[in-house]
Amino acid sequence: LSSAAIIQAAIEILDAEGEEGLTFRSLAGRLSTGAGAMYRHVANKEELLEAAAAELVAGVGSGTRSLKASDPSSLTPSSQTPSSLALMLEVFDLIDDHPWLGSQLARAPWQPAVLLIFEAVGERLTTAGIPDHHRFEVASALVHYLLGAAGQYAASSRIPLAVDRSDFLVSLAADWTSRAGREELPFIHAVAEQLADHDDREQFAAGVDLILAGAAALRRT
Amino acid sequence: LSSAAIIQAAIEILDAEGEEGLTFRSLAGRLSTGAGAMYRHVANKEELLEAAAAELVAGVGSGTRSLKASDPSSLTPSSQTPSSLALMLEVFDLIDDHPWLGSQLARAPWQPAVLLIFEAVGERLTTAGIPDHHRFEVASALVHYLLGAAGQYAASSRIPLAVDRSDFLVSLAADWTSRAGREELPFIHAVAEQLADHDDREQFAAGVDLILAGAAALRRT
DNA sequence: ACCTGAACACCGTTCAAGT
DNA sequence: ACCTGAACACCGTTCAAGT
Repeated sequence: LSSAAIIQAAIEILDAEGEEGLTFRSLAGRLSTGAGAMYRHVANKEELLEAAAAELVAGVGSGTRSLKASDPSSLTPSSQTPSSLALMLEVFDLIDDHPWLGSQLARAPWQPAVLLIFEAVGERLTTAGIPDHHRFEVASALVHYLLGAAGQYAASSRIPLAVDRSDFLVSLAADWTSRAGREELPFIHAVAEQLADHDDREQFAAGVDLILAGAAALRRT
Repeated sequence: LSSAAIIQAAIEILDAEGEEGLTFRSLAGRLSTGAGAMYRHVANKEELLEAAAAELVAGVGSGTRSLKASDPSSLTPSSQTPSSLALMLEVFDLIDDHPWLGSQLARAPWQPAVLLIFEAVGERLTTAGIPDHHRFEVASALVHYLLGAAGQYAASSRIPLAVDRSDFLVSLAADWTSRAGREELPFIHAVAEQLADHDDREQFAAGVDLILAGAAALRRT
């Protein structure tokens, strides 16, 4: 029984059963030990979750993580450091694989996992030629955007798998329609179709592009 | 005892004691009733929190809410609808006044409060001349950014008031320094000073400007 | 019909008792 | 020194019993 073994078991439970599946009792069961035994190695549940998140995030941006085949950035050889966009997508995919990570990152700003992401993003900006005095603000914007999107997508993934995702969104849109007429929620009505059709990952990438385009505009001033 | 009275009492407890102060027992105490009485009027705690959030967000963007004196957008007469930036700052200030709102908004993407914000942001973009086919993507980016920043600032506000905020950040930065040398976290070291000095609200506004500048760049293509 | 509050099925965390 | 697991102090939620 060690700190590393506990964190590993926690990640397995979180991946298999989600956030609510992880309790000190379920953890004790998996490790065939007593419920209180873990407190010798981790201070409390918050620290355990932070450590689990940091464990997953540790490899990000170092080129050791394999990229999805669909990733447009896979043109970048893995021996090179990825661009800011590729890095952001790497974290996005990580959250897609481990939805609980999205909630966890959004929960506490100063946890190690968030700092690691902030560092990795900031370094890409240095390479990308963003001037020194704007790097902090651009990195903050990118990380805040990432955490916001992550929290939303993580929550969306809690939609029961039985219901079709686009069905869900369409019926949600229909719900709004009945709750409020077109006069009350004109914008949502106008984009309801896009809401049902859109691809989360593409939309995420589009948002990153927006921020990077804004940063490029900054550079010209 | 009514649904509205319960939501009102919940907001008061949340404002006074924070998220962990709100329990069905504390709520029952304030309303001088039994712990189970509320279940006639609200389905469960999740719904109660969503309703409390929606209640606060309801007035946003309608010009009924007073702007902070320090708000640069206060040049806009309150009889006019505020710009996208002014609207975003309005929500930011709301979260600043009710930190629990930040966590709550970040928690569930399809809750009424988030939809209201999405609608309000989207409408401002229509006025701002963002072309139809980009409005959805820009609104999503702005809302995701807002929710990410909101979650972070809300969590930051949980830092005990006894410790000075900039002291906290400096000591945090010092902590990183000792945990990892300059070679390991070069970017964080480079911006540590800005981290301690920066104003949350200004940084938030800068991020919004970045996204809007990106949107303006989009418009030109 | 609505409220009451004890009871149920959980939590995270602690700590005497064991090895 | 480390593990065990009952016990403690909570939760959200339910439901028989009251009015």
